[in-house]
Amino acid sequence: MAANGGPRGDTGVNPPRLQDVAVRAGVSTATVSRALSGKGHVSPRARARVQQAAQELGFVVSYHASSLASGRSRNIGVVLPHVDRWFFSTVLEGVAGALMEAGYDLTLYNFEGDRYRETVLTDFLLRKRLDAAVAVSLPLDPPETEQLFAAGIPLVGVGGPLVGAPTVSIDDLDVGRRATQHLIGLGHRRIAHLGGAEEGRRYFPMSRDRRDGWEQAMAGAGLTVDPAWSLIADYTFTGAYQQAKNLLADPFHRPTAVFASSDEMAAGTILAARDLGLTVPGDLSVIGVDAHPIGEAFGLTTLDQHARQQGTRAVERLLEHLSGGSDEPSNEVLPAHFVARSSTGPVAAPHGT
Amino acid sequence: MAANGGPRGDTGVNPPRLQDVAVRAGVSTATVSRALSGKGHVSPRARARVQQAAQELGFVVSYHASSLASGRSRNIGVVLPHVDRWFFSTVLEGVAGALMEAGYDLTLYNFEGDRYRETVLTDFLLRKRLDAAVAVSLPLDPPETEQLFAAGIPLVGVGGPLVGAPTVSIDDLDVGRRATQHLIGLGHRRIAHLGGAEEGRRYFPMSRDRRDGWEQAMAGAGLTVDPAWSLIADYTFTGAYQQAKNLLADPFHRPTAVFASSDEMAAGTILAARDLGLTVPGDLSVIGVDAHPIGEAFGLTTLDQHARQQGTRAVERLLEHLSGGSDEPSNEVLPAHFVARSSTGPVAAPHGT
DNA sequence: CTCACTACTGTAAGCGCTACCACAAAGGGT
DNA sequence: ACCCTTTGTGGTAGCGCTTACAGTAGTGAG
Repeated sequence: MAANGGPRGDTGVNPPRLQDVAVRAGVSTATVSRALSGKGHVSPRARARVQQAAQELGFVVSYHASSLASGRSRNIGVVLPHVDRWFFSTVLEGVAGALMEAGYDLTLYNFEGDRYRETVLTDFLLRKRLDAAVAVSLPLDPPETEQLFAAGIPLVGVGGPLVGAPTVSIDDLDVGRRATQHLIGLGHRRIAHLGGAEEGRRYFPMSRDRRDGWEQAMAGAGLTVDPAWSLIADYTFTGAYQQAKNLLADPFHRPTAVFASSDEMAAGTILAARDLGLTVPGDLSVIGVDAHPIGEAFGLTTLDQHARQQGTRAVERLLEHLSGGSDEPSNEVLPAHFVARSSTGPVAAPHGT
Repeated sequence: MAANGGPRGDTGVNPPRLQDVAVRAGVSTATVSRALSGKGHVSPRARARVQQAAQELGFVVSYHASSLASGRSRNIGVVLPHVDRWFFSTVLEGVAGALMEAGYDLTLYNFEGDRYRETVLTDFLLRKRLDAAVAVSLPLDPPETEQLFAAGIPLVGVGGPLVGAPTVSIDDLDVGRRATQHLIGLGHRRIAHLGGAEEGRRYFPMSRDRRDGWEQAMAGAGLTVDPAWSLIADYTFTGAYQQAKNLLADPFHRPTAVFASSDEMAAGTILAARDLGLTVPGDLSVIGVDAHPIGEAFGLTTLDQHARQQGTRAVERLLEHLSGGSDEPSNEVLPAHFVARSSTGPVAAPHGT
């Protein structure tokens, strides 16, 4: 006998089963199932009676039984390296909202950097309980990719490349270019960059691209890039603050503008500049990427990457796929919009070197 | 016949079932189940053979079948009003980590303010698929509480009161008092407060308590509270920035110190003060609550509420409960620690009024 | 009036496990 | 030698659904 055979302790009342509804409505369980799920033919009359009976009993289908019998679980996994960072939590909001609208549950898998990477990949792949998954900024080794395909779980990536799977992202290279070109257009020649770590941390592929965009734009304008001005601050406010404090310390050899790969870093840079007595944009122009809410108070010029929308769009594509749509693993590129505020301005009269 | 009867499309290979393992190991399915789950008596020899067979086949138990048969799902729900705000995402990190360690899955329910409140409460209560749930800052109506109990899902609350359920939180009243007393101890008499909205938004019960703590500390020191100095900024940086801009505009009638109920608001206040040409802590002392990473760069004095730990602790209590521990619905109060930095200092020579 | 179809409904066979039961074998007292 | 407990194992009845399949009307065409 199964575990549920006995009376349940907490309330002493077993939840109604589909069978109970069938009896009450005077139809078979098959008809109840069809009436409630909307699949197959059911007469309006039977449907109404079933619905009323279900209502009266407070019946809700058993998730597990339904999943076991049908093979579908209306449950989608979301894999991300962090939840306490702006980009990820914002994408997650988008994903969660879209999934809720569609009536799907969301199972969260947080890598915490790489701490649970192995566990997540193993557990989440093997326990066959997901209809599909959204992977946010998740670069995969070839063997990992292999596993993923073997598991046969439809997957869509957000915010980074994902071999063989459809993805939703912005054009990070272009973003880097445009941000830098904006500064160049204002007359800046001495432009530094603040980005994330290049290596070791495998979950920030966009780092490389935005930095490359900066380099390309600089090169395209015939400007040289000082390697000492290519800094790493790991996308954090405080990290950027410290880096910027160093970068801007020497009044005779400092950049006139900074392109930060995230708004948090951009804001940290502005704070550091002010602490050093510099004015923004008078002495230093700063541009970020994100449209992070903190940017407003800082008057930060930025490129809005519509993080939330990236999340909702990823879900839309996943659902299209699940309902039999085409599964061409195309990379959908969302536009990033320039948001002009007050942290960038024309370069001041040349000062130092 | 059930849906899975036919061959599966994607890989053309059906995943191995427990039955397959049993055949390969030369034992019964019952023994396989016992060997793999660790429950019941199994000889070392049989266990080894089963494990090897499972390994070779790449067998993993079907989550749904196991849950249906056992009534347990190793799946815990987390309900919160936002995921893109520091407190919530940090608690979520803690919860997710603890759950992962314990081998539980985590299903996320995001209210998005109150947008999905109804849906979540309904769906999540009725579809019997959770072993338990963690509710973060979730005040419940009496009927909602009723529902929750009727569903019989063990529940623990974080960061706010939850009638009839065990909770984990800090003492917000005390936090408000201590923060204010710190300022009073430095000689401040004119102290403003920045908090969240009192009404309408039902998910910030801590707002009221911290504000009350401020009022109590003021009263305790024989100081009066100017209602105009009790501001609402909804826990956001930019909201606080705007409020503080107004608050601090009049040089002859402004507070010498601000207690903000969150670090983000405290940081926004500091930025506003600087924009107005005030120095911190020279002209204005600011203290927050949270130990938000952004506070470091601002030199923000704060009370660390160990948000992440609140999450892990909640999970610990839940798991204790699930493994038959006592279920006294006690409120566990975690300590908040004072973090001295540079945003608070002795009051300057009296100025205005 | 028959045939071909379609709309509807019930029967029942699983989905892949878990855990109860029965039973065998192996100690451990007395 | 006896009974009683403990350990190890297999058989098997469900857990609560979904969905082929078959069967019964109803309906318009020929």
